[in-house]
Amino acid sequence: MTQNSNAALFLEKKLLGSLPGLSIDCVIFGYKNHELFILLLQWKHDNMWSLPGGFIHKDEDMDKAAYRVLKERTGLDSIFLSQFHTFGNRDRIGKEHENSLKKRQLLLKELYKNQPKIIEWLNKRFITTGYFALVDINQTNPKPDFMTIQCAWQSIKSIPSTIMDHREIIEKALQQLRIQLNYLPVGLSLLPTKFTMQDLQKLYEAILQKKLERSNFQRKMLKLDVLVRHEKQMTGAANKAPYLYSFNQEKYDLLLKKGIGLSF
Amino acid sequence: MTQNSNAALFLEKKLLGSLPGLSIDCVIFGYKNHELFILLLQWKHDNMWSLPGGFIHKDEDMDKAAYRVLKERTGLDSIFLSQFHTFGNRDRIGKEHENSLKKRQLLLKELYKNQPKIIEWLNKRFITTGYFALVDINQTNPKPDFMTIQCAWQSIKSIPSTIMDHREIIEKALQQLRIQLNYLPVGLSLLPTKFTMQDLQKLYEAILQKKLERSNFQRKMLKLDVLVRHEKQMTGAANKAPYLYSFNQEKYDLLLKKGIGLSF
DNA sequence: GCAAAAGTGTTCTCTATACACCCATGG
DNA sequence: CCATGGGTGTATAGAGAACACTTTTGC
Repeated sequence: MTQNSNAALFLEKKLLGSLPGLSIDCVIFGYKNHELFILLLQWKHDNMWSLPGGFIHKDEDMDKAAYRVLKERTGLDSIFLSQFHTFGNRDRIGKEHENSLKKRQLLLKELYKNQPKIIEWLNKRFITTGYFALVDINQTNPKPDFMTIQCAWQSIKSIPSTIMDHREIIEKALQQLRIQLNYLPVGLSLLPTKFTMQDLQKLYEAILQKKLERSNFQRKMLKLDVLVRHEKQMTGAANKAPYLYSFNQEKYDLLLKKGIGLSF
Repeated sequence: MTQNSNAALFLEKKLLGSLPGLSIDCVIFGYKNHELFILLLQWKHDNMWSLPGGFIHKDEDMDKAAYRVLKERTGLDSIFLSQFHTFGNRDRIGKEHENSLKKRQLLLKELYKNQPKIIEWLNKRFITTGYFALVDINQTNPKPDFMTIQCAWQSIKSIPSTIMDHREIIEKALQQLRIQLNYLPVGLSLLPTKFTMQDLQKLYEAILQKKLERSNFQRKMLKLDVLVRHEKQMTGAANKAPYLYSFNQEKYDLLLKKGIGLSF
């Protein structure tokens, strides 16, 4: 028995134990080199990209399912994850080139030629709920599955061709992230534990895709009273060394509860 | 053949043509006598209340389904309607008293005793997407269906016992409405075409459940530049007569597009 | 000393908020 | 004239944006 058919058997059991017609798609944001990235999977055969997604087990909370998908792909456990929209257009599957769609359907047919149940299950109309997550890119270990070639971080500035309406889902997630930026102290999830104020600013600039004023940014962040200042870091550069900061978890949680009112 | 079994036959056809395991629930807000109301249905037998809901036809966009549900219940056509959250907890059905749940299941069994397909279809786990709508209460004509006793406006200050997690859905809708208040010129949907500034303020106070400052409220609203001032209205009361206002549709649409940043 | 980036200070404008004041109306 | 609510004005505090000034660092 090949590895593929093993996997296919496993999948059949998994699918038939999941709610039909419903899926989860995760827009996982990461940050590196002053750029915002999204974790995408590339499919075999048609080379199109898709969001990491999954299905909801029959005895599983939907939110739990989203956490599980995230864990499966990134290896990360408890991080920021939030539902943002449910996509239920009749023709959401048709929002890509017919050509790619056919290729992917052929791939499925080939993989599951002995399991008509799977084919039937997968070919139904699906409604999907989008979640977005923020992760520290260095702590992740992305894994493709047996239907995909690779699992890679893609810059939001150059998102490759995606299947179905995944492009639309990504855009909506970005919108939401930008709105939430004024209510969430976002850095904690996306940055390493210690960082400079410039790091934090670059992160905000990457998300908002616009320049922010340095001194005002600093004041605003410090005023939130969630950052702890540490010793300076000698960079070797011919200029003043910046302080390092980290988040005070307690104060961060407090702030999350009452909600902040930043705006950029 | 009784009216009930006619209706049941009709329903069977409708249900089997809908996506299984998925529903729509509408939190329809109305406004009257300085109070915010929600349209609720009271079930036969157990007397519990539920949100007006429905299912998504197999060839229907999810948003369209929500509009259809709204139309079925209120008779209203095109009004403000917005998806706010999808509820997918495994035990969302169990969030009410077991007793009521059993009574409702008995009612279903009685209604559909010759249609096991319907019973099976309805007894599955459901994931529901919540929409909230804003309507002018005077323009509506609420209609119960054959499973419910009545369709009535209930004050948000005294919401009766609801089935499943509908209470939670209502709370979430209220939260969303309060947040959106700072981005949407809400009055257009909830007030008659002409109204006084006090009417508008009372509406905001009903939604936010707190008193607002009169003079500042007036200035803030006028500054939005979406209101048209009309002739004064003599009320017969022993005081200065207030101006009447209405919304300028064009300016309102413009404002919707760019989004406003009110805060209360 | 000089360039470059960090950190702090200053100014201006706009908004939110509280409250004062005058106006219209009917008894 | 007076009570009541409508409409406008004003004073204060704080946030945001733009920009100036000082400090630190390596060359």
